[in-house]
Amino acid sequence: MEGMTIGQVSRQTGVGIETLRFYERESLIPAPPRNRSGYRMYQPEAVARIAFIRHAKALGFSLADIRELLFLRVDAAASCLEIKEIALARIADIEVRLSALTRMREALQDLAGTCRAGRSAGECQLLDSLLAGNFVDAESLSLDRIEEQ
Amino acid sequence: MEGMTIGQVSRQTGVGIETLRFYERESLIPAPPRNRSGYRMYQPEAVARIAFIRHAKALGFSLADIRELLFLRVDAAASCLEIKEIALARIADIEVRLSALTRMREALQDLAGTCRAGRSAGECQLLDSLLAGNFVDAESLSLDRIEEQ
DNA sequence: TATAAGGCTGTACCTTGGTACAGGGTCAAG
DNA sequence: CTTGACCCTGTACCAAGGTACAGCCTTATA
Repeated sequence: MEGMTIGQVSRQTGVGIETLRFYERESLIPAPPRNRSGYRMYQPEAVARIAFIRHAKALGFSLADIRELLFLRVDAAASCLEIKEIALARIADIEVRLSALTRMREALQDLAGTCRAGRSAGECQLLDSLLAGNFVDAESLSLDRIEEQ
Repeated sequence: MEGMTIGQVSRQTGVGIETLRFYERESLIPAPPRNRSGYRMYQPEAVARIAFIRHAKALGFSLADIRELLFLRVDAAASCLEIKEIALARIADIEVRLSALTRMREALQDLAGTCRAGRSAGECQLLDSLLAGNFVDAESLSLDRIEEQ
């Protein structure tokens, strides 16, 4: 039986051996055929599928999203539109995170500006602001709040 | 012995009871005195400290960062400058995340634009792009890459 | 033929920031 | 005196995405 061993696939794709077995357990890649010793023998399609996973991960898709995309691909009834919807949902998600991070950066920049050389930590305005919480707009947009929804 | 019970502190700060005990285990708040039944009796400083933690968390500080800030605050030798450095490191971190997310959004928007109504999932350009990985600039800036550094 | 490199399964462990009990003791009201 | 609301400790568990062994088998190379 021909094909690549798990080590060869790992080197070719840059995905660790343990991770490949993990993806198989998680149904992200189908169980490959085995040779007579029980070794996994991967076909070229498996390598393409692993590339797909790597690329989707790089775009911020979760493994659950990726599993969904892979099943849609095989499902002849699924349409391009359903896939676009998943992508648009991810874009919306990214935009929420972008605005939260932007607010956080602004609040932090303001606070960092209040630090004065020569002052002790006990006199630090930044720490005082954290106690007082006078940066409420940043807090109302924190990632935690968003993730709770 | 006077002070507030853990339930009163929880209601006043909006931080759950289990979370307060968790913060105590993690050395984010000092162990409060106990009454003769072993109940935690919190003093007003504890409430202020919990507010500090809540505000710092809202700005994206990890609990480890917060612990560091709290220790610096007590340490008379610590300077405002050291605190500013922690804040600047967090700002730099946020900026890296912002640019990675921006690239991801752009790559996803491009891909979503290739989806055409009426096509089946098998013909979807977005999925094909994920297989081919022809959006390399997004990948080279993925969050995973950054977190590995 | 010895030995290293690589493969197998199964299970446990890691991070972060909590959350959920179980099985008890305590306190205030009726 | 009982009931319900609190509080205590200790332990286990959750998501996500892996990582690390232990203990064993197979394959390639010198």
